[in-house]
Amino acid sequence: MVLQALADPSRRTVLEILRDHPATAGELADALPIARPGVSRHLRVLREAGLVDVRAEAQRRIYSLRPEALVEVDEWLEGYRALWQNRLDALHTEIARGKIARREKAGQ
Amino acid sequence: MVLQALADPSRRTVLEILRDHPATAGELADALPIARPGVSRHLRVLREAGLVDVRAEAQRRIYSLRPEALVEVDEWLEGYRALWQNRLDALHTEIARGKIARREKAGQ
DNA sequence: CCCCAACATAACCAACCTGTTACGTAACCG
DNA sequence: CGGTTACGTAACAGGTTGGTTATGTTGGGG
Repeated sequence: MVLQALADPSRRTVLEILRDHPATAGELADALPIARPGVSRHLRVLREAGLVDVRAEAQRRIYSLRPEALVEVDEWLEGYRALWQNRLDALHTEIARGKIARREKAGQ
Repeated sequence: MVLQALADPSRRTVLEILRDHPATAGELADALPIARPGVSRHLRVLREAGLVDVRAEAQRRIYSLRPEALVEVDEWLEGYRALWQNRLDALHTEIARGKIARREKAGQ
């Protein structure tokens, strides 16, 4: 569900704003190139994914980031992290060892 | 684009299989509850996102994971990792404090 | 050779976004 | 109070998605 929520750029923008400070729905809407009701629904998706919190303050709704929800993504990534790190290590080794030789060969 | 590709469960299953070993399109299709052409298109999405590689071997297409593409996700997460770690630290502190209190209580 | 196996692409369809405008509602403000 | 502000939800339009069946295409094996 979280990865699904993160797939949309508008929603990622919202998270980026909330990373710096909580904001009202109106402030978030002003920061996005879409109309208010669209933002409202994005906020609902984020809320249902556990990525944001809402708190009512008079007629304002103050949204704030709930970064713990991202742990799920981090844990998913964990199962792959070793792999790309190995690959990058291998690449670096490869570069260090053969870059010049291969370049000369390829350049013929 | 990568996050978009990761949003679909079938595609995540494909990645999970490829994490262990490369596989042909047919093997991947057998592992999924959907028909072959659907898998073909998922594979295309994954390829376009840079998440998998294909290599032709006779009439087989051998797909393999390209974990470097996940670095992008990791880097995106990086901007949030500190936040949830702080939150978790606070939680742990809280727990540790509560534990002590409870221990003292129990010890009375 | 011919045919089958392994795959991709095409064409199609239902379902689901993502945006819109229109409307409803709760709380403050004059 | 009555209006306005700050939202949310409803209803709707379109494009995209995720699945399907049908139709190539390419390479190998009998």
